[in-house]
Amino acid sequence: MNPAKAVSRLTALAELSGTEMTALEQMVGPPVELARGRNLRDDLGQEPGLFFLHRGWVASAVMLAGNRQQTVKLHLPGDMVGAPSLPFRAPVELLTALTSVTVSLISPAQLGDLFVRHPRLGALLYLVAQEERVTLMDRLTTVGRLDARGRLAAFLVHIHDRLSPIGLTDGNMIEVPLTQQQLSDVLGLTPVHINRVLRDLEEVDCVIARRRHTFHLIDMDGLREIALLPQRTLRRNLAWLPPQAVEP
Amino acid sequence: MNPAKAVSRLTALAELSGTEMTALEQMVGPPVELARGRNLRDDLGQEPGLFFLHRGWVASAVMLAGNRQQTVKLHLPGDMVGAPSLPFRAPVELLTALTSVTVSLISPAQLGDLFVRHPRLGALLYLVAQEERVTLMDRLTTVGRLDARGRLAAFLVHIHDRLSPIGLTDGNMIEVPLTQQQLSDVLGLTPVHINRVLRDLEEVDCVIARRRHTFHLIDMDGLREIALLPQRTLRRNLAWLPPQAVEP
DNA sequence: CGGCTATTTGACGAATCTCAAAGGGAGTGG
DNA sequence: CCACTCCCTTTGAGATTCGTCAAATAGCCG
Repeated sequence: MNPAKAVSRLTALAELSGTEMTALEQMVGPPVELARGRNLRDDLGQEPGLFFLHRGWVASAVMLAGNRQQTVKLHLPGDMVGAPSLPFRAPVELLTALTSVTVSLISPAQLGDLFVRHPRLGALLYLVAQEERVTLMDRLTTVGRLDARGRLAAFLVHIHDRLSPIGLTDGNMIEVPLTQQQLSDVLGLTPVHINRVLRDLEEVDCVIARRRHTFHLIDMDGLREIALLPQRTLRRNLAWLPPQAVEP
Repeated sequence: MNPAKAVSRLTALAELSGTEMTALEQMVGPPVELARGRNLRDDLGQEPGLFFLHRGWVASAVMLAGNRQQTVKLHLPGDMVGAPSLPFRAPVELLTALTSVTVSLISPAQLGDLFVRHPRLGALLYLVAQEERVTLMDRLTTVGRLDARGRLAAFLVHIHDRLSPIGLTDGNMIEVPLTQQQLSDVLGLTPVHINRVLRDLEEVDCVIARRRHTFHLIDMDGLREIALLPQRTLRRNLAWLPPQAVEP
């Protein structure tokens, strides 16, 4: 649990003071290990269900009637997980550990307290929520407007761009611990079709190579071209952010 | 601009004090009228671009290379518009007035100030952002997993459920000021296919009737069944929210 | 009344799904 | 250490939905 990594989503947006770092670290509960396949809410408290993901991957899926589902977000280390359900009576997402994971519970009371004691961190959390919206907007765009090849390319580029800042890439090699079944659930396709298109990207377009769950993004520019989606750049230290709170 | 409507997204989550209402009203600039088809950022300031929509519909679209685009959100009166772009260097969405609209600019400085002076409103804005995430998650799910008939049904139910609390429904009649071209852009389909499926919903399933841009949702239960998506219910006055700030 | 845009319909083609089955890898238990 | 089993991956063939191209009709605005 590298603390530098633990707040990476916030430090990517602004420099944090030591006081702020401490406040964030005190907000999360003790780390808990969960095995692959577990449902986070089953094991860590049904109720409000806000989590911090230290290690591993977590899938967030929306359920439809008739045993159908769509994975709407892949959570990586450093993410706050479960926030979308906060304003609702019933959880809106099924949270599944895709690997063995380490998570902490965040009590909503502590979250409320953070908005009072550290308005600047509150504003940063608000901005992270906007980032998440944009991720979903981009995903909706690829699923709505691109064919399977484009969606797959956009997915690989996106995951690479998220793994990179938290030190989980090895050059252009990334490890994606998803089965093709799970991948199809992310991209709104069938496993069979995922398989065919993966082969095309590898053998026809020659932009990737893969061995098991390791993907080598050979031609990143080619992938971005297939994906059609622009790269998003954050703006750090926005001028209008509240000043850092002075602890009494 | 009925102030009760102007803060409806927040009052739907918690009771607001008079002080809080005032703070919100002071945050928004003077109302401006824009004609249908206008780009909000062209006319109201390129830079940070946060808006409050008093009247009319605004589409938020993500652009892809090659003149393709996907509408990711339809904004209705009472919505804050443009927030997803806040943390980014360049705006991520194209904001287009679908009808004649009345909008106000919100200066980011005022937003930052709100987090300091009214932590409770800051937390509520955070929750509204989570609601928006869920809307996108649901949209992604329908586009990824439902056929055109299901997507259209889910869309009509969703719009009805949003128009209803702001008093823009007439029984089960709703007015949707979108051309079929624009509708196809929302649902990730082609205008031609939208047209055929609309006819099916009307003449085969008999769950809707329509005349121009007015839709009569004859069989709401039938529509919800076709849509496969559960109805989401907000939880009001969450216990962990910060207390109301006392103004000096 | 005319010009423009939106809607509607038809025919055809392409992308993706469904159903089915064979081949691999990894973990498990003997 | 081996064999078994289970799941995942891969491949094939046919069905279906949806897209593309094209053109006719209808409605709105000046």
